[in-house]
Amino acid sequence: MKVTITDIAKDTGLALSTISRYLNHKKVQPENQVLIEASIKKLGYTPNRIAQGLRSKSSRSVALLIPFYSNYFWGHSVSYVTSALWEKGYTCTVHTYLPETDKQLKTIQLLISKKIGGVIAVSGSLSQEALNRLEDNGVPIVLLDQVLSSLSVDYVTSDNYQGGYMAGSYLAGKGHKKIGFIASEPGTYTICQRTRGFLDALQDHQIPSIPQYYSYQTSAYPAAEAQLQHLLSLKEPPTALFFCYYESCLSGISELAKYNISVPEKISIIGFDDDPLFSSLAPSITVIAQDFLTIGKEATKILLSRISGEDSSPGKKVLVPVRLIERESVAAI
Amino acid sequence: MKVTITDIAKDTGLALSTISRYLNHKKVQPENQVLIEASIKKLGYTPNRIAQGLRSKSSRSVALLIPFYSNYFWGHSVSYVTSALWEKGYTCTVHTYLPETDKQLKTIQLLISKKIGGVIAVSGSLSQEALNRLEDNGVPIVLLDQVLSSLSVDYVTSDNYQGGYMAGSYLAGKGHKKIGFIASEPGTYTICQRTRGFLDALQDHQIPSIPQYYSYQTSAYPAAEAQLQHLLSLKEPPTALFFCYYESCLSGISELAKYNISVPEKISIIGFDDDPLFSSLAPSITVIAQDFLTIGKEATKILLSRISGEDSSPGKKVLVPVRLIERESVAAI
DNA sequence: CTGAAAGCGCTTACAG
DNA sequence: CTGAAAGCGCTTACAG
Repeated sequence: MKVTITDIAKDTGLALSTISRYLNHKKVQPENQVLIEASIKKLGYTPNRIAQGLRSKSSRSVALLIPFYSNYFWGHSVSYVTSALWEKGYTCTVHTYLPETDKQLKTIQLLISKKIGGVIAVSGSLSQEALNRLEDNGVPIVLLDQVLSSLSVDYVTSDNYQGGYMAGSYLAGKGHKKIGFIASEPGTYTICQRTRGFLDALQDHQIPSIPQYYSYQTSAYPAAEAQLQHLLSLKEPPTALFFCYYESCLSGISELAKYNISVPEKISIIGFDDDPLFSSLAPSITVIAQDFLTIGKEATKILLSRISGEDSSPGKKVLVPVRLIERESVAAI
Repeated sequence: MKVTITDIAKDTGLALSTISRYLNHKKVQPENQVLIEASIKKLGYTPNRIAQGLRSKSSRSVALLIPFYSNYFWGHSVSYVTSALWEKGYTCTVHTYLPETDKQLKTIQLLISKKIGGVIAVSGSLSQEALNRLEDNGVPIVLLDQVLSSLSVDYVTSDNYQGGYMAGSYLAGKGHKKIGFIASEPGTYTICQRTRGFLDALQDHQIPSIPQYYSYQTSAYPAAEAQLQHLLSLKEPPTALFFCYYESCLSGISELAKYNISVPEKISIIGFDDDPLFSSLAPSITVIAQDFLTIGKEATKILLSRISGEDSSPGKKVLVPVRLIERESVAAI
């Protein structure tokens, strides 16, 4: 049933090593090549990658690690990475991880057992210990999204600062002076960058900073609604709002709809991260969009150059530009 | 650097086979077990799954195949399947496929090369040839979503008939008599089932069938909008609408918003498949929701029983119940 | 360019 | 329960 390289050798009368050489695209006499190709077709031979991997000690497989709670945007990066690597003969497994270090280590351990060639991870709550385990085993790592200071691995992340700056500039350019800002998770790298960019933009546009307009909270989802209600209840409520992460924008939209506050007549809004539905809503939502495809592309490129060993420079950091998608949710004042 | 089973054997003074037996959870003298465990910890040994796979001829890996254009709902099934299989020591790769048969075959070929243990596929436009190739190589297959008549593989799919019936009954129960229906892709198994269920429900509720209210089209996205406009322009437009697939519901919502047709006052709507945003919209959207998690769970269970060989019965078909999520988009008349 | 031989890290009969 | 030996399907120096 199973036809192996040995069968091809017997069938052609050539040595095992000659067949192997042909399979690995090394020089073979033209007449032998013809012989081998005919035999492969005749017998229906398929190389056994498991055996190849064992012998050559390269599994041609990489793993993608995504935090469990992660939003589905990363799907775009995942899709790109998976198919790009597949094209190169690599197999790509996707794993969601939980915050618990011991569970992460279990996953990492299995990956090492399977002789994984490299890892691309959405950093999120990936523990230092898990990353170290990977490093200790010589597995190249590319981290996406959050930048964790202490490691010397490669990073690919959106230019979050630029995104915040664009949002601020855009609203200012539309004549808004009273601009609210809704963030959370203050410790996070991405949120910090967006905040910094946003505030810098306002400053560059000579818009006075009004502390009440900027709300950060530590807790999760419901928070954004509370923040929004607070902002709207001010004596002089803002005329425009920057939702600096996806979930806040989502709850913001529904909150505004619930209270029948018309956008953009009553208040203008701009979000961070795009949703397929945002363009279908009335009004459609203006956002800063991350380029997840390019993130995936850059990450793949770096990882492959690390796996092949052609790049052994210290960890690098690639910033991928974001872009403003102008729709209907911001009015000029 | 790399520590192997041989190192453990040397370190403990036991035979290779004894270590192997321990690793495979077979009986070993208690004192040897202690010895082995200590040595494994001391040397930091990790089994090489590649070598195990080669020797034991089971790779403990399965592949998930998803059509490229597929909506992201399947992500829920994918997540479940991936982590459930991972728990069992299986590695799970996800692959999106294009409609072209030759490309599908290339993917399948690599999977076979990697000695894949089984496949779970969202059937979509998976070609007969690709499926045959898998079958010829003895790879167990579980198909999701569309039922393709000719194969004797396992199926796990939502009870689409029930879903259509529930939608029809619900609208009828709310007093609607003039009920529109928006479908497309008439050849599709799922759409056919939903349509049948829906029409049966109307009949069971003595609601006369008005042909103009039922629109099927062959083309894609823009079609739903055209269909909707047609329905609304009728002299006696329907008072309720069933969008029988996700994309039609999406474009329906935005179309209705665009023309300022208030839901549910002017017209009631119910969709098929739920979107996270549907509960945030004003009004929130009532839908028939598929249970993608259970679909993943069933598929995993069947596949594992096929791989282990404990189930060799002919292909079975599992219907997973759907459920109605009642929200605000349907008014009582 | 080609062939004979060794070996990747395991598992699996086969004796004991 | 344990050990010695063969072998999974390949690749890789080593001679020629």
